[in-house]
Amino acid sequence: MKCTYNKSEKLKSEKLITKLFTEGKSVSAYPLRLVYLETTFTEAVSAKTGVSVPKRNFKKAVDRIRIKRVMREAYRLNKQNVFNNITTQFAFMILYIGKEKPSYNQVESATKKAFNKFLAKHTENK
RNA sequence: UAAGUAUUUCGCCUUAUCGCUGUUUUAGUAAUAAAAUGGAGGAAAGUCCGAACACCAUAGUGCAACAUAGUGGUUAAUGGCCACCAGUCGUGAGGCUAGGAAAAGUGCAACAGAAAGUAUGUACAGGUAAUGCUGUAGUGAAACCAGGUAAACUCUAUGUGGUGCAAUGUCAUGUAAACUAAUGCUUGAGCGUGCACGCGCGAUGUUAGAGGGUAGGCAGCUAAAGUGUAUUGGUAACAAUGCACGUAGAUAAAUGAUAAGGGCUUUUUCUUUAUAGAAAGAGUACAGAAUUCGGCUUAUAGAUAUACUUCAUCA
RNA sequence: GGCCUCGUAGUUCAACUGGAUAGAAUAUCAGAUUUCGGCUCUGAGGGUUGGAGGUUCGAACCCUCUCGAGGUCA
Repeated sequence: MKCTYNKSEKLKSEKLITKLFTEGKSVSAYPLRLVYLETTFTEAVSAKTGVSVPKRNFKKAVDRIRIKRVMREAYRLNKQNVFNNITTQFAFMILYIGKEKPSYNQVESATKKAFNKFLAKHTENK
């Protein structure tokens, strides 16, 4: 399987996002926060994921877009680890809660940490 | 050389690996896969002007409201741009200017001052038969009969119908033509985005409240008052003609990430008579399309070319 | 993407429509009172009226540009 992140894997439905934020659980690994919810899709993908950077902390569009690109990249390269350990379908939303512009390495390590926490919690519940 | 003034152009590059997205072709029932080929800016920004385009009477009359304001030109259009005149700032190259009307009318002018508009009188001097009759001083931004202020109301001239791609059309999904209050049913409530008239619509109505449902796809959506260049006309803005090019289309929102190398700028150290060379470090801006154009304004590391100026300095 | 509104001491508001040291409360600081602290009383500091430019004799107020904050729409 390849390290892709195309349209069908993006979280787009406004309904599902609302549901995710009201019913979903979260783990945080500074400067990231991962919100997740177990659900089902019509498409054959393991998860749908969205990324978000608040306008409150980053006023310039350039900064927001840059951080989102980095976050998507980190997710793309590290999602295999998650997919190999879950059986059902999930919706994810990754939020950037820091206030400083990050480097790629910081984001990548935080992403790994967040997903490890998520997997630990998930398997514990089972 | 230095310090400036005005304008022009550019605003990082290469390779490897892994990706995102539009279009086309091939394979496939389809999901999708493979290949080829496009994929941010000079300001994409602010939304300050002007248009295109769409809908509402293919847009009407009057009033109100708003905008503009030297003269001429330019343009699809403008409050933009160009030329000239005037004023003003600068030694100068040049910069800036909402730059019509105060004898149509209304208003405003604190403090100071005799007096700020229905005028009136202090000191000194002059003058007269006599008197603010005349000049100067003093107050103030403005003071002998007039002025100032219109980015105060106003007048004049010109212009503007309103709303905006979340317009608008269409397909799909779903619910509540229900509830409460007011008002109205041809003697007409209200709607058509300021008011009146007019025209059109109008009863399973309209307005308000509290709620229920959907919040997805497609079209609009990118070839355009287009860009580059040459010639001609014009002081110029700009126009005409020829040739070449065919130029992003996302929607929780693509155009990227990582690594290596190289540019450019600069600091320190070393070598060298010097030019220069080597090593190490730092920096490499402002900023991200969202219907599309023409302007304006604002942000911007660093580089770049042309023309010009100077009480400068040197030859 | 479009449209609209608002910026005054650290904070909450004034300043009567252009007129002179921009005022009040609260907070802060100092002094008095108290054995000490609080309450109370007295006094002081604190503002280039978000920023820049213009109109005017004079601008918080009028105009232009800009920065920031908030609201609204199918």
